[in-house]
Formats: sequence, C-alpha cells, structure tokens
Amino acid sequence: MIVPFTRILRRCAVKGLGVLPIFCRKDMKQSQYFIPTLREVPSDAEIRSHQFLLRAGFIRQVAAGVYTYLPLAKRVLNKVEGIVREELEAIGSNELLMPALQPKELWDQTGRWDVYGGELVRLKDRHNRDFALGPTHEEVITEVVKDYLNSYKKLPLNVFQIQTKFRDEARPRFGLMRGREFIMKDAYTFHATEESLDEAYHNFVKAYTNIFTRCGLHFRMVEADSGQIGGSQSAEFMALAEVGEDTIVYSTTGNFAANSEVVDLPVGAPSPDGNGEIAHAKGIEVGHVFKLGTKYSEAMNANFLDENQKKQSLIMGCYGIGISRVLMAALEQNNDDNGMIWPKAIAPFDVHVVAVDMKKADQAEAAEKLYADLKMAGYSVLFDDRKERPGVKFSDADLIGLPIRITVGRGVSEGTVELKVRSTGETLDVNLSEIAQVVKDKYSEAK
RNA sequence: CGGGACGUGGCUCAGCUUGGUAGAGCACCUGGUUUGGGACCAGGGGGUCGCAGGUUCGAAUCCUGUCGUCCCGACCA
Repeated sequence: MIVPFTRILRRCAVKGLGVLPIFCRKDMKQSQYFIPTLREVPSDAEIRSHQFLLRAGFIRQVAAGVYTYLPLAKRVLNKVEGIVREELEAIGSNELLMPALQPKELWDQTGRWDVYGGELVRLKDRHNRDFALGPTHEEVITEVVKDYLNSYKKLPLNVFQIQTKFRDEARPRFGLMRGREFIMKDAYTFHATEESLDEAYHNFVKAYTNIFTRCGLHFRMVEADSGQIGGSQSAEFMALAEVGEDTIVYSTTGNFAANSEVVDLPVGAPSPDGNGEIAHAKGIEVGHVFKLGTKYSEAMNANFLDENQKKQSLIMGCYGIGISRVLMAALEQNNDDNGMIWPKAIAPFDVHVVAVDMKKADQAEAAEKLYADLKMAGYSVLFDDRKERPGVKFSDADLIGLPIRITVGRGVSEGTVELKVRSTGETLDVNLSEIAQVVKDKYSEAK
C-alpha cells in the first residue's frame, strides 16, 4: 500500500517522533479549499484588477465599498502584512492594536468630530452615547501615549498597527481601490525635536521604499498635500497605473515629482528642479508619510518636560499604507488576458501543482508525492486535486496566477512533468528526478 | 451630493416597446460516454422577476414611490 508522504509525516508528528516545520503540515488541496472562480466577468467590475479578484475567487462584495476577503486574498494580505512588519520592526516601530470603536469625546478634543464631515462613520451605543468607527487614529494614540511620554528621556516613540479602517466614502470605487472599509497600516511617531522627527520621517521613507519594492510595485514617491490631517511636510507613494485616481506631475529626467494637487505644471513645462521637462502619469496612492508637528498634541495637551524642565508639546509624525490597496495595485500592474500574475513575494502560494487526471493512479501518486516534496523543500503549494477537466484546471490556474505551475499528466509514464512560469509563459518538460532543482532555479528567476 | 445606467435562479443575459401567469447558456444533482486548454447526451432541482403601493379581469412588462448596485463629476487623513 502506498501511503502519501504527507500522511506519514503527520503520523510522525502525532507520534511525537519529531517537530515538523509547519508548512509541511498545511494541507492545501484545492478540492477542500474555498476558491469560487467565475467563468464570466461580473457586470459590476470595471477594471481588470477588480474583475480578476472576483473571477479568481479572491473577494466577494457585501455592500458598496465593503468586501469579504476569501482565503486566497487573505493569504496575499498576510504576505503584504508580513513584509510591512519586517520593515517597520527594522526601524524600531512597535506593533500595537487600537480599537475601531472610538468615543466622540476623543474627537471633540481635536475638533474633528465637527470638521471631519460625512466620511466619519458615526453611531450610538445603547446608552445613546456617540461613537465613531475610526478612519484614522491620531486621537486614540495620542490619548494612549501622552501620560507615559512625560519626559524627553522617553522620546522618541514609534508605534504602528494594522487594522480595519472605516470611511464612509461619497463614492466607493473600483473594488478595493476606494472602499468604505479597508485594511490600513498606520504608524505614529512622537519626538522632542524637529531633528528627531526628520530622522523618523526619513526612516519611514526608506522602509516604505523597501516595502513597495519587495511587493513588486512600480511606484514613485511624490510631494503631496497634507490635506485635512494637517502638518508641514508630506509625501505620497504612488503605484503607477492608468486606473489611478491621482495625477503625478514629474520631471522626465530629474528627481522632481509631485501630486497634481500641489503643483500646476502642464506637460512639457520646464521642471522646477531645472532638470528635464514635465510629464504626467496616473497613480494609486498606496502610502503616505506626514510630519504632523504639534497640531494634535497641542489640542490634546500631550506635553513633556525637556532637559531645561520646560513644558513642550510632543512633535508628531504619521505614516500610512493601504494594505488592501497594495494588493489591488500589484494586481493592476501584473496581469494578462488570462488572469493574475502575482509577484512572488506576495503570491498566495509559490507553486501550483495541477494533477490532470486524479483517476489515473500513476498521475495521482506522482502529484501527491511532488506536492509533499515541494512542501518539504519549503514552498507553499496549492494542489489542484479536483476531479475537473484539464481545461477547467488550466484556466483556473492561469486566473489565480501563482508564479510556478507544475502539470502532472500523461508525461508521468515517461517520468516527466510540465513546468510553466506564469509571468513569462516559459514552458518546459522536466524529468521528475530533476524537478526540485528546476523549480528552485525557475522560482529564483521569477520576479 | 449633481448627472447617467441598471436591478429577472450562484454567474452572464433574453423577455418589457405592443400586459395573458418566466426563459437560455454556464454552474448544480443523477446516469452514461468522454478526458492536456473552460466536453457531449439523457434526465432533474432551483427564481414571491429588488421592495411597496397603484392601474387592470390579469403586471417581470404600465404608473408612483422607495431601496440597492455600477459609471462620470464634485468629494477623498
């Protein structure tokens, strides 16, 4: 009797024969996985990333601008969040988690309860007290931190959270691009001096550059308007995409780049930095860094004593990344007519093993073994073990767009399987004895 | 919030102009034939036609209201 390798490993684990790496024990068989793909383009979706998110079974809409993230999308979000955590921890940011539900009194302290407008989701509790669902967390974090930060000796402080934000947008749009409920990473820093704020600001710019580069995005940092949030300096990170809602005004050969909100320069005009001429491009705002100054700390009496025993307002910075928007932007930049093409750093799985005919014992066994071996080698693997026709499986695989696809089919009788690189379309027959090495090579080549 | 469009089974849509008691393809269930790029045959299940009023002998269809969704614009820490 042939016992699948994974089952043997699991038995070993149960018997306490050794601790297995967790990835080996994850069972990701497509027959048991919730991936509701659609053959036709849903009529509600206008742009490609949105269409593919629906068709490939990543998201489902619940209301305008409100979505459920299905298992594949959740895995991508986890990947993006993992990258964000690594890069922010590398600059000394502390992860915490604040409440979405926030009392009106907090928002009254800064006057934003009255200023924020219809975008602020407001509700009442059973005692008829007013609350808001947080669109941003300057008030909460300042309140939390201000009693502790009473001395310059405790500064600077750098914190972040990854959390669901609520903004009752007048017009939700394009799926995850502009939602009323979305996942955001927001960070806040507190400082005794402007120099200290500058340092944090630059650290965040560096971290954001790393994050978006690692996520495989084509992006550009631009000068931006501080908007309602206020403050002295801010920059946005724009993922370049035709469907973007913002216009980037940039110099063709120089470093100048700004949001069209802050400059009014026509195409072809000389660049203000004296280098090149102006061109325009569309972008999706995926990140934003602000120097806030003392706007919130003054309003909320968040003070500390400096080395001269003088009372000063905390100097603040805040820094956001639209996690769910990164997913959308990455997809908008990476797709073809057949579906998604995930950059490997944020792909829901590394490898897709497609068994052409699970009813054929040799193919089923070879596929099961390959699946187990690849997991042991450290890849995350989605195994299409469904009893579907080959065409259906290939179409779904293209739609889902994992970096490497391995088709286990009739070649098995000669000891070969087919490997296909999603991004390039490169296809090659590989002997089963060499598959580990070829997967390794092709995976490391992939973007 | 202004302008436009659309709501008919899980998905895509027809039917509405000219009222007569709801259809197709895909998906799903059963059986069979198939099996490397979204199969075929036979049989079957599933829809108060967004909701509420109204007109009418009779409303998916006409009228009024309302809710929802999408697109353009305004708005968008």
